[in-house]
Amino acid sequence: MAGVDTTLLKDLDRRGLINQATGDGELTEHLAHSRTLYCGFDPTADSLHIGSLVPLLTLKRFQAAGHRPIALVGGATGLIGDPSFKAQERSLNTPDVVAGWVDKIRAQVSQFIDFDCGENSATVVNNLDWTQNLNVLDFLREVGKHFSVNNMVNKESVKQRIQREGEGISFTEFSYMLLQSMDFSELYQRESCTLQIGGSDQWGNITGGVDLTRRQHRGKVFGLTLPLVTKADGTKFGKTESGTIWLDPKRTSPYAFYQFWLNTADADVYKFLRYFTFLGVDEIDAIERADAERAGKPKAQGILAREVTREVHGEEGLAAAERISAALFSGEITELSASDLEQLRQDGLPSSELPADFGEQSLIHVLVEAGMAPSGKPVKDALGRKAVIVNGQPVGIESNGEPAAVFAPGSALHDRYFIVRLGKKKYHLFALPG
RNA sequence: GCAGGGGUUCCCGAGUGGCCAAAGGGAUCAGACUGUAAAUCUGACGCGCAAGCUUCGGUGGUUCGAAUCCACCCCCCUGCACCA
Repeated sequence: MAGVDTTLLKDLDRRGLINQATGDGELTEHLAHSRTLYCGFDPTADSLHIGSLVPLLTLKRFQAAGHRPIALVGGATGLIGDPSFKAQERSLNTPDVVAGWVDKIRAQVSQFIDFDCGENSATVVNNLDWTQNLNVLDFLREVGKHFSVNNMVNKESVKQRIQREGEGISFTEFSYMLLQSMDFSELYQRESCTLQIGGSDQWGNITGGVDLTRRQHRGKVFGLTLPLVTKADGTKFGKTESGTIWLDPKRTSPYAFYQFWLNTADADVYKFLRYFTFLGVDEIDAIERADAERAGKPKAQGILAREVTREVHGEEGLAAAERISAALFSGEITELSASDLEQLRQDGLPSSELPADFGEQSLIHVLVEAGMAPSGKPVKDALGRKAVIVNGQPVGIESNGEPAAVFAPGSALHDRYFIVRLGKKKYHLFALPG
């Protein structure tokens, strides 16, 4: 048997990655041998977002320590909807839509774990495989009988739905826990899986599975939850003005992804290094000390952005993100060559061609159409404050009616390009038509 | 089905005939300050460059004038009843 790293739990603990665990400390002993563990990912969209990164990377940490990870894609549970800590009932997605998402999520999850490393090679499973032909009566007799409604009603995860005025919970969502519990019991049988990990919101579902496995098979299995990622300022982690940060590069470009991490607040960055990177805890502590001693800009954000971007988008994605960032934020953009600009475009810098009739539109309209702002108001505000910069030149509100002058061929970079900056961080590359 | 309570601009949440594009808070955006931070201050925050236009679950009324009043309808919640 491959060697097992017995310091894994201790390392996870030092990283702050352990929220709760079942079994009164017996887990450490259990993990002295190579075990099989799983974590579920429900398809609620065609991509996971960075909220799923902590469990995903934790699976990887377990694999690196010599355990066998199973990534479960919730083809069945995704059809139901997890009510845990959700404020309101959610609408159901159609089976074919969910099935499409399952395929995407399966591929995405697969890039994080190793499927070819001997005995502890990873596996991906879909819980639809053991639920789609399940008979209702069998389900109620074999699974449902082991659950106490009294007990379920008291779960913290559904309490607000049951107690809160103005909200309720359908039987469908209420049953979610039974399905997930069944997964654990099933994987225990099929794969000798003895540990489930998940976000802290999954505690109720996980203990449900631990109990069911014991009742159905007299099996001793464990659960471990990871902390919810929070930010020091109290705002929600993983959102920016342009929305959720996704793992799919088609939804969030490697450049935008890199920028997201680079903008991490000082108060959060060391914690995030422990959560999201494979750097050792001692190494991270050293970075923190060095940043504290040096006045001015800390290095931690740059390290975090590099590490996580590489993890998710690979060396190429990271290189692209760094190229764009360097060009926009530290270089002189007017000095970029035509091929540099073309490269930035390919690397994911938002770009578009000016419409043929742009001369007849207002500047505000052109920028909004290009997606730089949701409406004209922010652009107008920015113009009024000289916060719109075209090829390094500030443009004011008085130029709004003269886009032809702003985008004059004579002032284009390499006869064709304009880099427009809106505010401090929003960039867009325009090309003259033709 | 019956009774009661609700549906307001991204979220929470005021507003109960004109002073309402609609308080306040949150989130977000921009500016100053900075480190592409934080904190703080300033401005914006339905749409429109603007004049102006369109909103307060839906439809139709009353009125000089409605988010606010009336009617009907849709949806949500709570309880009761029905299913037995």
